[in-house]
Formats: sequence, structure tokens, C-alpha cells
Amino acid sequence: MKTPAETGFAFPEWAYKPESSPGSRQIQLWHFILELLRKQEYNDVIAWQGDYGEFVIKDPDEVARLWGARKCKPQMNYDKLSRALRYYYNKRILHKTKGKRFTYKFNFNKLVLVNYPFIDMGSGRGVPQSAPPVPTGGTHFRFPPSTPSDVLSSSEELRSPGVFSTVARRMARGSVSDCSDGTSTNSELEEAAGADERAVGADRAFRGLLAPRLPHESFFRFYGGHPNPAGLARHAPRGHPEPLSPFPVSPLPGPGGLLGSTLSPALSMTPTPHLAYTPSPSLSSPMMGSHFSFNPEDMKHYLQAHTQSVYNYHLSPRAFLHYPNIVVPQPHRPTPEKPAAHHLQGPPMPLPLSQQPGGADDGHPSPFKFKLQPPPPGRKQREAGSSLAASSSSAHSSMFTGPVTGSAAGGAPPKIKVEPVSDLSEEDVEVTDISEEEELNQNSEDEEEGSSPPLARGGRPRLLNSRGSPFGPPPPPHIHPEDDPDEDEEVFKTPATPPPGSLAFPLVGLKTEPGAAAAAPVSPGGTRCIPLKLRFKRRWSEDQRMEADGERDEAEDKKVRGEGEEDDDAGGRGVVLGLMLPPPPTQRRASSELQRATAQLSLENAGC
DNA sequence: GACGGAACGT
DNA sequence: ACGTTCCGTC
Repeated sequence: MKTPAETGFAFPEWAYKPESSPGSRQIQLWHFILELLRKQEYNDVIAWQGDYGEFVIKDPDEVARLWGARKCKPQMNYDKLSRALRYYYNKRILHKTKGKRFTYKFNFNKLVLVNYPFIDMGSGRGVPQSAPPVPTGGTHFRFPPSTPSDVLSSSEELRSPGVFSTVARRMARGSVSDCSDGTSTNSELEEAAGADERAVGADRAFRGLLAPRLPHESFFRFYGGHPNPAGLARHAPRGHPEPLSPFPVSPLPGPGGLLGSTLSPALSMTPTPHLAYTPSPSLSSPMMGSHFSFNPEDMKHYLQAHTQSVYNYHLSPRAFLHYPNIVVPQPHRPTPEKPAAHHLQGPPMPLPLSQQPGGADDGHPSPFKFKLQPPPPGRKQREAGSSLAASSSSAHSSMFTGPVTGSAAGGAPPKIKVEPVSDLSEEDVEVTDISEEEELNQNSEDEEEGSSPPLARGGRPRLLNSRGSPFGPPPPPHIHPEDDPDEDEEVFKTPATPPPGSLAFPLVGLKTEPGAAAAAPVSPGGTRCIPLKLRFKRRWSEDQRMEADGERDEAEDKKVRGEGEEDDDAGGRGVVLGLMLPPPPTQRRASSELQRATAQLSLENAGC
């Protein structure tokens, strides 16, 4: 049936909104889990294991304790924590690895990979035992090493770039407190503090790229250079986790306010793609803008890396950037040697699916259609219902309708999505085709997206894309404002709100022409680069869209669909990719640059 | 151990 | 929305 691609689905908005979003500002459990996973110190407590994204809680009580400490819930225990984890099943953030105790698996496809292709997830570094998690979708996803050493290793010496540092600061904003009486658990420190701002050209480029995507900066923070690598990590076995708080209090004085404002927008970034492109915060944000600069070379670098990743992980071709000026590297890049040295990120990753039969993971590729989220069941309704109230239907709708659209910063609220659940219908629709047309159309259209939403998309989703070859002539840049509405229900919602200050207009104005740099309105700093940026953005948009399409594989909730299949990941992706990407990836690793970039990112957040 | 409903809190 | 707390069921 439907290939995953057909429905365009992107990640749920919640994925992007971590603390920054208004709705949920606190650290979320899955973020927390990731955080622990990325730290070696907690290796004895929780660690990656098995397939990509799969982790095992070695010490449930301890994890619970840490979580409780973080949330200031001393009563926390594994039973409760696991309940929370189970809620993630429906959200598709996690899956339970059946048969293995305390073992769960992240659906990075949706969550992160797509958005953060550069990140490497394999915590492999510290985790010898198991294979590092392999990212399915996109690339190496490794969370940034918390320890400096990691950083170093991954990249020779990267330090945090100025640009991001800023971001980091913002993140720092965190909160702190309350329970920190010492209970605060983990703390690793991740201070971003010392970042020195040295940006290497390439790095910068990456960052720049990344930036736009970062859903919330907070999630991944830039890594500041730490002076002493040795110090931290390591010990902290569960016994006393607390010495440092992982989430630095807020070391950085930064311009919280400033950034803060931008924060919210961050969310939008990712989502944006689909529809109209709203200016991504990053771009818009002053800081970003100023630092952002794309050099063709950098871009190239990036592209290459990206390309590889794409191939390696079966991303959709669209994932490739279509930049006029840049030549996309072929999939098989002669890069046989990967930096073997880096254990860190270079985990051997099994390729997912398509090519690799080894799908170790659960592998249950069953395509199923699904809706994003099941309508929330009425809880009490039951009772109430007994008496009378019958119609509860309304409930679900609310979910999607979110305020999101409102983001319209400027003015026109793009409300794209109207129907919450309409997916269904869409599902029916098939998508297979790919028409380039859309792309073309989009070109012109995109531009306006900001101001005008793609409301009417022509109609259907044609998600898929591409003709198969990624390499081909670079298609004209396009974004689709249109992807399907459905696809992202959630996603759409998140249109970002442009940062109050600067960008508002860009939205509207965004028209970017390929080529016409001048046109770009954008921000302060790098005007000249803009065109590229825009292109990137566009690309991103598509990417995401694509990804989404591809990815929808995931399982949905049983509730919604039916049950049957559960899993996910691989299957979907594979399918999608399969369509488009034939080429055998020889190598999986992204170029070192990626790694570097990766290294720089890091998680962060403030805890309670 | 895992699952998921229900009520409740934020 | 995102858990937290309880709790019954498998």
C-alpha cells in the first residue's frame, strides 16, 4: 500500500519543541534519556545497545532516580518512568524492543535524524559494548559528546564557534533550580562556556546549515571548547551522580533576552519547510545572520557529506541539495577510509534496510498508514459518557489545530492545516508519483510562502519525489510550500514565529531567487550569502518533506491503525529510499566535517 | 516486566 | 501537552 512516502509526514511538532516552546518548557523525558545516553558516565546505567537508537536501561532504578531528581520528583521510580516511556509509544518517539528487558528504541527517524542529519548518535564512543546506535535515516547521528575529549577526538579541535555559542548561551537560560539541592542529578557539565569562537570555515558552514535546522537549539548545543577533557567524564557512576549538574545552570550570561526571543522561532525551523517557508529563526536571528555565511566551498563540503549520508542512510534523494552552483558528489565517494580512528562516531552502522538485510532491528517493515496521533481518548469520558454526553468527537481535532499557525508572525498566518486528522484521506491518496512540476512551480511560489501559505496546494501530495536520481542535474531549487498539508499536520503547525525583531519581513519578502543574491532581504550580516542560504532553506524544506514521506513508516499507534505492525523504522525508510535511491552506499560515514559539526553540537538544557 | 486506562497536576 | 501516580491485567 501506500508507501510511506505517500503520506507526507514529518515529525511531530513536539519533537521540535523542547523547552523552548511555550507549551513544554521543561525537559522531556526523552531528552533526558538522550542526555544520559550520551554521557559515558551513565554507561552503567543506561546505554546504547543493539540497533540504532536502541538503548537499554541497565539500572532502572537509577535512571528513575536521576529522572526524579531532574524533575524534582523524589518519588519517581521505574514503574512511573516506564509509564512515561510508554506514552512515547504512541508518539512514536520510542518503541519497546520486545523481548529485551528494559530495552527501548528511539525512532530517530522522525525525531532527529531528519532534522539533524549531522548529528551522530552513536554514543558509541563510550559504549563499547554495543554497537553504537546507528542512525537509520540520515546520518550519523551522534549526540554531541559531552566531554571535551569527545569533542576533541571527533574533531581535532573544534571549539565552539561563535555562532553557536550564542545559541548555547541562550540555552543556558535554563532554569535552574529548584530541586537542585543536590539532588540534581546528572550533571555533567556541559558548559558551553568557554567557547572560543573560532570558527573554521568549514565548520562554520556546517553550523550555518545546522542552525536552520536545529529545532531547538537547546537540544543540541554547541559545544564549547572545554579545557579539560579529562576531568569530567568518567566517573560518576550511578552512585553519586550529582556532582555536577548536567545542565549547567546558566553559566552564560548571555543575552538571554535576545536570544530568547528567537528561541521560539527555532521551533519553526524545521517545520517550516513544508509549507511556506518562513524564515527560519536562525536565519533571521540576528546572530545567526551575522555569522552565517556560506561559502561555496563550505557548501560543497557540506553537500558532499550530506550526500553521503543520504546515500548511506537511504535518505531520499531530495535530501540532496540542489544547489545550482554546487555539484553534488556522487554517492560513492572514494572515501573508503573512514576515520577509523574515531570510534566515536564512526560506529559501524548497519545500514538500514534497503540494502542491508541485516536489519537487525526489529525490522518490521510493514507499511502502514497511519495518522499521526490518535485522537486522544477521552479519559473521563467514560464516566461521563455513561450518563450522556456523547459526542466527544471534538476532542481530537483540537490537537492539531494548535495555535501554531499563528505563528504568522507578520501577518498572515499561514494556516495551513486545517484538518487535523485528515490524514486519513490522504493516506488513501497515493503518492507515488513524482512530478517535477511541482518543483518548478514551487520555485516561484515558494518564495512567497511566508506570506502566503500554500493553502491550496494543488492538490495532492505528490510527495515522493524525485526522480530518482539525486545526482542529476540539480533541479531548480524548490521548496515546496506545498507539501502536503497533511503530511505534517503537526509540523505545519509549527511554523515558526519569526523572531520578533528581525525577521518579520523576511517572511514576506522571502523571495529568493536563485541567483539573485541581492534580492535577499535578510539580515544583517550576510547578505551576500543569502541566496545560498535561501537555497539551503529550501532544500531543507524539501528534505524534510521528503524525509517525512519516507519516514512515515513508523509505526503508528496501534490505536490508530490497527494494530498490526509495529515497528517501523527501517521499513519505511527503506521503502522510500528504495524508490529513489538505488545506489549502494559504500560508505556510511560522513565526512569528517560532519563529524566535526556533530561534535559541536551538544545537548543541553537546564534542569529543574 | 510490560501495558495501558484513569485521574490528576503543571 | 507531558508527565505522574495508581492500578488492574497479561
